[in-house]
Amino acid sequence: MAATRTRKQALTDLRRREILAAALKVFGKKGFADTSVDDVAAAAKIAKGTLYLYFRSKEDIYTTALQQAIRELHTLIAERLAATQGLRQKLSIIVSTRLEFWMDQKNLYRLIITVGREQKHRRQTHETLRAGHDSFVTIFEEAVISGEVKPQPFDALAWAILDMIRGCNERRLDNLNPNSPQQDAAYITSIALQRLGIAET
Amino acid sequence: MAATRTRKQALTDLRRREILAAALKVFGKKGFADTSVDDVAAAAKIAKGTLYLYFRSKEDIYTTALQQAIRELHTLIAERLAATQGLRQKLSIIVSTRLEFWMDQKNLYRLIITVGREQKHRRQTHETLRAGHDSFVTIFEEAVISGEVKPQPFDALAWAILDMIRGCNERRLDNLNPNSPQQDAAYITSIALQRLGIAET
Amino acid sequence: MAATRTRKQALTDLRRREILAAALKVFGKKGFADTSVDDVAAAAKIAKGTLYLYFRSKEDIYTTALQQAIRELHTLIAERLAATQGLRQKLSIIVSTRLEFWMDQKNLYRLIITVGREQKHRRQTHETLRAGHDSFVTIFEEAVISGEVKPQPFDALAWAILDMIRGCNERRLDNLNPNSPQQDAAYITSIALQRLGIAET
Amino acid sequence: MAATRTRKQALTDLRRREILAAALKVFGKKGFADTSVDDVAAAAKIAKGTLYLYFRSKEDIYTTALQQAIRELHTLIAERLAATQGLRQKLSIIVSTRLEFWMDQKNLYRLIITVGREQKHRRQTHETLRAGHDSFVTIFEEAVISGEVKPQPFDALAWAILDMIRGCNERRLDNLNPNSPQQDAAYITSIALQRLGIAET
DNA sequence: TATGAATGAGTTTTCATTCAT
DNA sequence: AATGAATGAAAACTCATTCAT
Repeated sequence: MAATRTRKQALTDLRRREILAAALKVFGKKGFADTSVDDVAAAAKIAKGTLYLYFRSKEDIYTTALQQAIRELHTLIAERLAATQGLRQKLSIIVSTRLEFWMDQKNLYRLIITVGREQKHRRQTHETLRAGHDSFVTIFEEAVISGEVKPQPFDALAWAILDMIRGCNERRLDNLNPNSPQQDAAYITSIALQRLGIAET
Repeated sequence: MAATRTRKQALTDLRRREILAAALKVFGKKGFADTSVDDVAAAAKIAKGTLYLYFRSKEDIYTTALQQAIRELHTLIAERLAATQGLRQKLSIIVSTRLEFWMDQKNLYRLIITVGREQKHRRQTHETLRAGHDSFVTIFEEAVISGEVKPQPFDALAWAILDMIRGCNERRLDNLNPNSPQQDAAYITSIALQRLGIAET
Repeated sequence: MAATRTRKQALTDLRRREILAAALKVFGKKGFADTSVDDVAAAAKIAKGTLYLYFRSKEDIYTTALQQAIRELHTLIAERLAATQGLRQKLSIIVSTRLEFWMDQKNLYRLIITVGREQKHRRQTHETLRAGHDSFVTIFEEAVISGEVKPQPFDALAWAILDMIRGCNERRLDNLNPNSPQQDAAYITSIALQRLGIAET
Repeated sequence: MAATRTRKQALTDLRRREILAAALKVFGKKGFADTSVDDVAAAAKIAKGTLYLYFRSKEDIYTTALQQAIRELHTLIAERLAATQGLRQKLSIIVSTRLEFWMDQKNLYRLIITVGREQKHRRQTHETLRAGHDSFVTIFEEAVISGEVKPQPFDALAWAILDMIRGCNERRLDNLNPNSPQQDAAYITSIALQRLGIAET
């Protein structure tokens, strides 16, 4: 019985994933508001009604995609961070992961920077941003404890790093950014380290 | 005759300004997409039809507000820059103006960061960003000529400054930024100067 | 006092005529429904409000133009008929007048064949048509009395003549009719006389 | 699969027909311009949105009805003409078909004589008229070949016949025509034959 | 008398969601 | 589970008419 449950669940998850992928493709192309549920269904090659078996609403598609991606991103960062020592390396990994990750999720990223900024998603967006900010502050504070950097306010720097990452990501979306994620990461990390008073190698 | 012309024009301009102000208020509150033309008219305390005497479409309200604001911003920067000498001061003025300006235009700023990022406004947004970017590169290159800084690539830094300014502005919108525009300006300028290899005073 | 009255009246009439002329021009070009009151006012070079000083409504412009034209047509026919003797000549005059008249009133004619056929103008249109029909029957009956034609039913022929006149007029509107009104008149009259059993000269 | 296709198609066609019928009823009653899409939907007892599943626009309803009817009329005439010999009979059949047909399509006919005469439908209307005209000229020319009538210009007569048919049809719409289509046909045919120089039987 | 800014009811059309099959 | 026809609320926009100046 439990097995059946699980198998069914798995199937449902698969279907949701397929629909999500198709939805993000069209949302990315035309924007959330300008994409109809018909468009999404057509892209996913299912009937409109079927879509509602897997998602409560058009908005739900967005929300789900966002949460899923954020979770994946955090997992990815955590994994890569696991075997890492030292501020320099940790910082480099977080920054580059945050740059590389979205390169494979351009459509979703496009969604986030539009829909995510609407008033009704304020709270959700804030939480996400705050989490990103905190992760930087955390590794800075760990570096203080380990004696790598002097105690100092980290708030502004953490936000600045996020801002620069975001800028690079957005410009890459529209082909305004000729650099690779790795190059961007190197630049941003370098600024951060300089600010923290750590000489570059 | 010319006077009449002018008076009428002035009245129309005033009306447009009033409507714009009201529109931005509601757009800011509920977002562009979620605000109906009825809402705007109600906020401006005029009939829906009247609105269309002053703006061609809902979109036109956004476009007009944006262009007007950008023009004002550029004028303001130009004015303040007129009597300024030296990279340090110039940089400081541009950054702080770009921070202060939007503090008084929060509603419009909110619009820009949502509507402006939609696919259909890509081009317009790019031009605006590019102009901002170029203004920074220009003062850097002037500083090279005057011998204040060594020749170096300025592209990445210019974008980084814009990114940080934007981040501060957006956070201020949602009360996530406790600093004053002046404090933000000081921080961003300081990072930039450090990067350019100029010791702080 | 009476003089003033009259002078004022005359002025008003002149104004109405001017507006009517302008209105018919635009109505003819775009059709009644697709022409806005703004268009009419612009064509008449007056303000929209002024128009309502001379006409109760957009519809009133149409109605007035129609009635005026019909009155003129009837007057014209009556005048030309006054000095005429004999069925052949009378018929010829009515037919050709009804063909020539509208050639100078193409715009109004265009209006009549669209607006006039709408359900709400049914009655008015019927009366006009009936009057036209009756005028033919009358001269036929006079011809019976004068012994020019044998007694017979005239109803169908009267309608047929009107139908043919209308057809020629409408086709001329759209340049589908290469003939002159006189040629058309000759043809129609000839058919009618043949039908009445009168050999052509 | 093909069967399913066909069944679905058939259902859609049925629905379209139902809506068309309802639409023509209200259009006929109030006129095209004065009928709202709401009215049509109400008459068809469907939701407004449903209407747009079957027709692209309000105008599309008119266009579709018109084209369908014209096609039916031509088919009908062609069928009846198939087993017919001789000018007299052919003429009689075309005329009476053109009279009888619209008696069952009064509402559509009402539409055509208003909407069809608007400037924007000029071309479409002309083509239809021209086709009618040509069909008469064709049978006249066939009659020349068979020796039934002498060579002569047929243009004016063809138009005249169409004009008379139209007049009878329109008058019947408004109960101004007490005759039956057959009586009208007899009269019109008789005039035509007389004009062509063929003695009546 | 003349103006034209203001009105708001009315229009067509769209589209997220439901539900009978 | 899957479908897609049907829904109807809501949207943007128009325009004949009014009325304060």
